[in-house]
Amino acid sequence: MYALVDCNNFYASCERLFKPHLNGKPVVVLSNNDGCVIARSNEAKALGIPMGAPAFEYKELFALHQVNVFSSNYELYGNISYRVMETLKNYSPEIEIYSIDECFMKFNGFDKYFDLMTQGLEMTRVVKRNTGIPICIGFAETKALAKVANKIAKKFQERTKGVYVIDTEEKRIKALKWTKIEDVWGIGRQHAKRLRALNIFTAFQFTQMHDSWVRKNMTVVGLKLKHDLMGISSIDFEEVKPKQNIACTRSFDVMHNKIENISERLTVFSASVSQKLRKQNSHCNSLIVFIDSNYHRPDLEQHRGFIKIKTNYPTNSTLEINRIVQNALRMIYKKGIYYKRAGVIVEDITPAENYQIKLFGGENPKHIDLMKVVDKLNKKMGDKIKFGGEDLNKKWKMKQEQLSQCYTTRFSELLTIDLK
DNA sequence: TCTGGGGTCCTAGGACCC
DNA sequence: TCTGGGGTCCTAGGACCC
Repeated sequence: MYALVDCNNFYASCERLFKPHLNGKPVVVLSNNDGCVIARSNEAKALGIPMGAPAFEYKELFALHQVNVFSSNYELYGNISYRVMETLKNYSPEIEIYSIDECFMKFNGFDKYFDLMTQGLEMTRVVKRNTGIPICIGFAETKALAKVANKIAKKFQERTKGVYVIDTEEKRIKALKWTKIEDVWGIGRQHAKRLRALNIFTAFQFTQMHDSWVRKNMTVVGLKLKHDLMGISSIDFEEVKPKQNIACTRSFDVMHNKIENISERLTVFSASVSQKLRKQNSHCNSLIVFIDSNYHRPDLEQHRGFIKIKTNYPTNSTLEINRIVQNALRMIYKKGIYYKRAGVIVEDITPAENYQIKLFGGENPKHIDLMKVVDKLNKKMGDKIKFGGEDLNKKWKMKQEQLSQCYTTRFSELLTIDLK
């Protein structure tokens, strides 16, 4: 049996942890630059605030209903996530961390000796006690069915107490008939649209389709999903691998048309992806640079600059990567355009151990030592070392007007209690 | 004024080989 | 009139996830 454990309204729940007076009140968390809503408490959902809602459009509604608005605090969420996962590891050694707020677990053979419902309730209780985070759990024979079970646990929380087990054929069919096709894990907007056009409206109907149609129109991914929903386990745990590409992309708070401003941003992005490469002990062999105009402003001239470049040798040096990025920028930059977004993505990632000696020279060995020192200092002092192209005056600081404290990761931001 | 960011996997079709 | 056949590798783009 598989379990799918999912934290309820994770970011919103994290924000509530150290502000218990927010329990029962609407809470939303915004994306970078306080752009749009990316997490909502149940109360916020009930007010009709949709996922992805632009914050500025909902300002009045927020004020009217006294919605508690937060900027995203990934340092806090990352640490709380770690605590939740560590707690869960006590219940099964086989765990696949699927995202910041979700994991799959294997409970092979458990059902012979334990009642999974009891086990699930115990897990929700202890996670809540240890971390303060509410979770829901779905158990079933396959990963896709565990996802369905989890959705039921969440939807009928009062009845299920946050745990639902699909362990009979009858329950499986009932669950699949209840699940709308667009809510199935792995079926996105495009596939849902095509399926509905063929009068397929539920997960159950999907499992009744011909394999050949599914294979042809939804690739092997769709076929595996279908079998998984039928109870034939076809989607296994994914092993933990180093990242195959690493990105740093941002929207700007305001539009920029000067190349110097964009160049500065890209230097920062280069430093970020290079640092992440070094952290997983990898090199990249190609990289992508893009700059986009503002597509929300059709009245302005649009331009999407994009280029992919192969490096001369595998590298993770910020200096080398930024050199390539800056050259790339000059190739794709078009004068007179107002840019709103840019990014650097490194690809063709290879392990640093497998470094291939190139015929015509490779990384400047001085870079390797220099980067080691930079990483060490930044780790010790908190990202204080900057590169020459970065703006040291920090005038680019992200818009984060409602940022909460890093309660669990910084001594300077610990919760203080007034005992008077 | 204002609209997120970071990933994975699969496939068709082009380029190339003998 | 008439112009082979069988492969591999790579990549852009499309689908999906949170």
